[in-house]
Amino acid sequence: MVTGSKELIRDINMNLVLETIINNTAISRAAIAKHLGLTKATISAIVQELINKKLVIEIGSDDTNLGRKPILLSLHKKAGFVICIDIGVDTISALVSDLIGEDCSLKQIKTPKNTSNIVSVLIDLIESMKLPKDTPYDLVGITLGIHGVIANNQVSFAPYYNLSGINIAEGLESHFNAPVYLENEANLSVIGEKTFQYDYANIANISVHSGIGLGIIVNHQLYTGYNGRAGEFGHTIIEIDGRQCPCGNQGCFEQYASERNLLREYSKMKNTEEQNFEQFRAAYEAGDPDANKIMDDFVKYMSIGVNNILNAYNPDIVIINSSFTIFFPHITEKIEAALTSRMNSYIRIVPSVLQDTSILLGGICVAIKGFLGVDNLKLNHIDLRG
Amino acid sequence: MVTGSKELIRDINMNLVLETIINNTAISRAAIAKHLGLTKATISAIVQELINKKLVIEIGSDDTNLGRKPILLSLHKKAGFVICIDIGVDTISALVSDLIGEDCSLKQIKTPKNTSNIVSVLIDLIESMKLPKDTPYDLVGITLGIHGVIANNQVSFAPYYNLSGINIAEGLESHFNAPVYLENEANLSVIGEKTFQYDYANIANISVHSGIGLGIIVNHQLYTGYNGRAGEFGHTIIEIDGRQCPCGNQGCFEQYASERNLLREYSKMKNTEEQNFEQFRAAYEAGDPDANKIMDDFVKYMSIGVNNILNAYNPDIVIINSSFTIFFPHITEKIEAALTSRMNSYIRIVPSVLQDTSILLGGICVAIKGFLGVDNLKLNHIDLRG
DNA sequence: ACATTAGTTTATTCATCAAATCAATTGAAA
DNA sequence: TTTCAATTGATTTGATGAATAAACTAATGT
Repeated sequence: MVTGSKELIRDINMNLVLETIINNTAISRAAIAKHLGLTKATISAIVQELINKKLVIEIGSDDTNLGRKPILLSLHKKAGFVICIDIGVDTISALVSDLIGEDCSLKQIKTPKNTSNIVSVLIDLIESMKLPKDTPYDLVGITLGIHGVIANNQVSFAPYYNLSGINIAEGLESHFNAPVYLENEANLSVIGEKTFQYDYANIANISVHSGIGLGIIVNHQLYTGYNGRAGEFGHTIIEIDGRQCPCGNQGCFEQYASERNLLREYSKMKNTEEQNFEQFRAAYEAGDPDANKIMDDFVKYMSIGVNNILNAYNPDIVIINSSFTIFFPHITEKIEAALTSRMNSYIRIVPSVLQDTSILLGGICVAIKGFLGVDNLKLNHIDLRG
Repeated sequence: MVTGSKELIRDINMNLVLETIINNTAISRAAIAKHLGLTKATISAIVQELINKKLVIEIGSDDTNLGRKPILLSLHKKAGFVICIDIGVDTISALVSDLIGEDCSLKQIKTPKNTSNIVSVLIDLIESMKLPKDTPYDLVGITLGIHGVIANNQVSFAPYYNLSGINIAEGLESHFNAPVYLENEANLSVIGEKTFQYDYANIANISVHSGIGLGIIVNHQLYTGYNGRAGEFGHTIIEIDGRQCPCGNQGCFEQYASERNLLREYSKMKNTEEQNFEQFRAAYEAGDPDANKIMDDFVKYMSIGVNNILNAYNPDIVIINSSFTIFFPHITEKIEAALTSRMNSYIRIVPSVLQDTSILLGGICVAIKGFLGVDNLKLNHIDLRG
C-alpha cells in the first residue's frame, strides 16, 4: 500500500527533477523550479542530493544577456551502464550502453540449438564485451528481450525455443549483482519507439515478422494484461472459419499478414521453395505482378488489423515495424488510405524509425528507467548503423 | 504537473482512509491504522477531519472479548446524493441514490424525438423526482449515460440522436450547481460491474444490444483512448470482405453478433418482419430449430469476439451483458468451450449480474467517486427489481 | 489489580514554502 | 574607467504542516 509520507514526496519530487534534467538535456535549477512549480529552495536541496549521489553533474553555464548566468545541470550519463540482450530465434544480440542510449557497442552470436544452459551463454557473452570501467555504479541493469510471453519476470511461453522453467533472471542477477528485466520483444519495441521517437500517451506498435505482436502503451505505461498476454494480436481472428493456425484457431491475423505467410503465398505463386524477403523485394522493385499482388495483400490485411486496433484501443498513434515498412516506408500511407470506416477520426499511422534496433533500444530504456526511477523517459535517437 | 507537497500527503492519506472506511462498511481507527500501515495518531487526526466534514460518522462500538471496545466508523451515506440519467434511444432513465448506491429511486420517460432542448428536459425530469432533503451537501454530482462517443465531457458522436454541439454538462452544472459527468454507456457498465460485482484490475465488459460496445478497465481505471473511441469493438472486422456495415467497413463484428443482426437473421429464416427478442426466446425455449441455429451463431460469433479480446487485452475477466446472457446465463460456458486457441490460459468469462442496471449503477459510482475523491470504490450490489 | 486493546497527546523530524539574502552579470550613468 | 542600479540565479533562514514514535489516558474483561 502506497501511503503518503515525507519520503514519498521527496521520492516524487526527486524523480520529477531527474526526469526534467534528462528530458531537457541541460537545464538550470531556476528553470527546473519554474517548470515543476516548486520553489528554488526545494530544487537546490534536491539537486544537491542528486549531485552527491553522482547522478547529476554541473556542465558549465549558459549564455544569457541579463543577470547572473545559470549553472547548467545534466545527467551524469557515465554514472553506470546498462545492457540489453535480444534473444532471437537465430541470433542473440547484445547492446551495451551508457545511461542515455549513446555510446553503444553491439555484439551478436548464433542462438545455440540447446538453450538449457542459456544463463552461462549469456554470462560468457557479456563478459566477452568491452564494458565501461571506473564508473561510480558500473552495471546497473540487464534487460532480456524474449520472443514469448513473460509473467512475473519469467518466461511462461515461448514458441521458438524452450526457456520455460529456467530462472534466467535470478541466475544473471546473482552473477552480475544487478537487476535483470525480462520482457517480450514487441513490448520492448514500443518502449523504444516511445522513448526515442514518438512520445505519446497511448501507442500501438505492430511488429510484423514471422508472427505478429503488438506492444501497447496506455497512459504512458506499458500494458501487459493479466498474465502478460496482452498484444498477442497475431492470434485475433479476422476471418470466420479462415485459415488454420497452429494455435488452434481458424482465421488468425498472422495467417494472413505475417511476413512468413505472405512470403509463403508468394513462393506458391512462383512454384518455388521458400522465397526470402530479399528475393521478393527485388522482384517487386522490378515490377513483378505477383510481388505486386502480395504487396496489395499486405496493405489490405494490415488495414484490417489497423482498423481493429483503432476501434479497440483508439491510440494516439499506430506504428508499424516490418520488413515491408523498412524498405517501403510510404506503404503506411496506402494502409491509411485503405481504411474504410468513417467512424475513425484521423490518427497517425507511421512506419517505425528505429526498425530492427527498437528492441535493443527499448531494453536499454527499461534498465535505465529501473535504475533512475524515472517514469517518463525521453531520449534522442542515435542510429546504430550511422 | 503533480508535485509532492504536504497537501498531497494529506490528500493521499485522507482518500485512503475514506476508501478503507467505505470498502469495509464499518471499521475502527485502530484497524484502519493497521490496514494502511499508518500510525494511530495520523488516523485519528484524519478521521477527525472527515467527521468535521460530515463525511464519516461513528456508529457505536464493536463486540470484542478483550480490551477497550473499538468505535466503528462508517461513511455518512446520507451526506448528499447523486443522480445518473441514462439517455437511451427510446427511454430516458433517471436514478437518484445516496452515497453508497442504496436507497435508490427510479423514474423513466420517453426520449423526445427532438433532443435540441435536452437540457431543459433533463432539468424537468430531475425536479419532478423525490430528492432527499436536509442533507449537508445535497446534490453532489450528476452522470449522464450517452449512447455515443464522449471527448472532453462533450458528445462528439452519437449515432441514434443528435446531441453533438450541445453543451449539456455546462447547462446542468449552472442550474444545479453540481458537477456533471458525461460518459459512454458501455463505459458506465464496466464501472458498475467493477464497483458492485467484479473487483479486478483489468476488465473487458461486452455490451451487446443494437450495437456492440466494450467497456475497458486497465489498472483499475477506465480506459477511453485518445479521443474516447476505445472499445468501439462492434466495428472491429472479423470477416475479410464480409457483410457491409453502415460505418463503411465490411465484416464488422456487430454485423454478426449484435442482437439486432441475429434477430434480423432469425426473421429472415421465419420469413416474417422484425421478430423481437421475446418472440425469439419463446421459440428457443419451445425447441425451435431455427432459434437454436441463431443461438449457436451467437455462441460462435461471441467466441470469436472473446478470443480477440483475450488476445488483444488479456484482461483478468470478460463480462458479457446482453439479452442472451440475461435469459440464458449458462451461455457463457458454451462461449468459453467454443474458444479454440490453446494459447489462451484460463480466464473467467461470466454473464453480467447487474444486467440492465449496470449503466445507472455505474453512473452513480462515477458521481460518488468524483465527490469523495476515492480511486477504487467497492460497493455492495442492491438489486433494483428486488 | 492487571492485562489488553482503543484512542489521544506530545515532542521530534523532515520536506516544503516564502522571504530574505548572497552571487554574478549587464549596462547605463557619472 | 568606475560605479551602481537592475536583473536573474542560487542559497540561507525561519515557519508550517503532516507524519512518527513513544508516552499517556480510556475502557473493558478476568
